[in-house]
Amino acid sequence: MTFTNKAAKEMQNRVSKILGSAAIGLSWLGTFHSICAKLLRKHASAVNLNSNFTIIDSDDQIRLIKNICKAENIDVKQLSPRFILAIIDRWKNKGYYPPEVIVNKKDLYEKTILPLYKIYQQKLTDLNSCDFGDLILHTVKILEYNLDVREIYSKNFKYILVDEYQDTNFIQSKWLNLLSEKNKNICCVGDDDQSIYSWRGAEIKNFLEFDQVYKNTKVIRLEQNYRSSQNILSVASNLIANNQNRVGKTLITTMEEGDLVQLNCFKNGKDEAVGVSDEIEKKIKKKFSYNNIAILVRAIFQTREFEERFLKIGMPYRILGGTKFYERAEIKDCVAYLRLIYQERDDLAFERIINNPKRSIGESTLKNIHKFAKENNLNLERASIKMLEKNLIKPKAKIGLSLFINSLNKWRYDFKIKKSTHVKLLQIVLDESGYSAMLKNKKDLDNQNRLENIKELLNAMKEFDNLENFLEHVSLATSVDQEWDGEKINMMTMHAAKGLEFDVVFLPGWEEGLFPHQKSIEEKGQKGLEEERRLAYVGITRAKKKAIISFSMNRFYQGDWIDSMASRFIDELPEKHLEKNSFFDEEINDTNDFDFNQDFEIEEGTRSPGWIRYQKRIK
DNA sequence: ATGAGCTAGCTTTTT
DNA sequence: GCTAGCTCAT
Repeated sequence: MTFTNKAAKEMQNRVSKILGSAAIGLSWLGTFHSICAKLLRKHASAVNLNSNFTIIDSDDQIRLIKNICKAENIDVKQLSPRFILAIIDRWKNKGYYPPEVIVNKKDLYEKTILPLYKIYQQKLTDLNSCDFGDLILHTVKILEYNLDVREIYSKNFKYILVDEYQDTNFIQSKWLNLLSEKNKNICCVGDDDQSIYSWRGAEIKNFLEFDQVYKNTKVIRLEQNYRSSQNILSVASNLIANNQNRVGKTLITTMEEGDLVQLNCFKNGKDEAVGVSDEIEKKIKKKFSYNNIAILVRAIFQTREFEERFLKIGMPYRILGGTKFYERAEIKDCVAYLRLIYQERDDLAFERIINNPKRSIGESTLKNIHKFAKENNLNLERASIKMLEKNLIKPKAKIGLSLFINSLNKWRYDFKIKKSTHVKLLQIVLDESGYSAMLKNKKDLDNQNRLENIKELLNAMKEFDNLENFLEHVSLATSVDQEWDGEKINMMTMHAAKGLEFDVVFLPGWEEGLFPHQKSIEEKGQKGLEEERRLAYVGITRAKKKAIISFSMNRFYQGDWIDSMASRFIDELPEKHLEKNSFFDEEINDTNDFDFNQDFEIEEGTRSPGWIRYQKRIK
């Protein structure tokens, strides 16, 4: 069991290599979500779902919640759908179906949201859909309530191995607990200093209290590091030592001392990007391949500055994360067509494409269909058919709607009776729906790109045996499992870099507010800060040979120039393992060492010495 | 029904 | 700087 698809793939490869041809049946090696999805499809009826249920993404979740809020007269400006979903997700991670939620009476939000959760869950069942949380929650409930099912799986899984155990949440650990019930052979690997997913419900106590839950546990401490040089390890260890809440460990490495960790100061974000690219161009690239270089950031938007710079000088790069391929509008449209053909109860897909391309079916028509569907307990497609029969659709919309419904039937015929492959099916759909024509008619660069993306999608689909497998992949795929071929510099968030390693790691943007992130501290105080520090620890320890940390005094953010000051984490780095450079003002000095000397309390309004110097200079 | 034009709010991290 | 969501003219 792993957390990310990337890690799962890596493990598949390694295990296959060891087992050789015996590596068949690795189907139970995967992420929590993919394995649960597999189990759930087998036993879907136990939670009132069809085995062809749709897995919806956060976009669909938000649309669904918005619809519910509208119906329930809840102002989404007062109570944002994201917030509602966050609370619902929290409940799901704790293993509560709506009736099991115990509302904190003092919490006004929870009191309002619980009824919404109930409706939301009912809607999902009606749509024959699951959200991410359901994949695990439903599976656990099935195992809990159906002893026979539980018996089968807990008997058959003789050994269970789990990676990154520190990031499991309650429901995941519960699941493992049920699965390991019979054989009690469970091996979990983790590092409390690398727990960075508390915002997703991860509970470090699963890791810390493992030996209390599972009797006769053997604890094996792994303190030998095979990855990083001594200097890198010292910097990381010193930093993480500032956390109060940790088990504590002394890492030793077999690697040599290596280069000092670099700490660079820049004037602004642009300079920082230039500085990083210069460093790569002048020094790094001679010794290391691009694939072994990574730029790890706190928030994905930070990659933009680097992207611009790298495009300008023609340096190859890849960005892992951000807008994922399957999240692009045109791709989601294609997938929505396929989803609806595959599963007629998928109202969210229906809504997305009913008027895309334009079929003169507007808001009011859609509203009527919704109303009719609700009154007669039908899905949107069935409701439309009934309304057409009863002549309840306005003339103009009627033409478009009949066309749409007829097309759907034809496509299902192509798929089910004529057995067109899923690739062929999408080609037919794009052609006959007028979607391709719509893009071809508007000849700008954007649409050109969209067509290219669709071509890429068609290509990607070929790798899957059937529509079912493809749709499952789409819902569970994430950014990190895209292409890794070619020689390119890697850019991603530190979260996404978990479990990966590179020879050279750049860690830009170490500024107060950005890293540690303001929101994190605002929302979770000291705990949030410690998690940010663990994130920094994860970032640094991705490096094998060189780590280069940097910050800038000024940054363009959300359309404004913001003055910034060095991150408090920078004060926590041990001087003797550092090499400090200022690229602050090239005219005055280029490589002179500068003194941070930040032994002062950081409070609101205080500025770093660098910032103060900067202010003096510009005066 | 549709599209242009405007404004408010926003980005932390992801299966 | 970007976009979802709103208003207004057609």
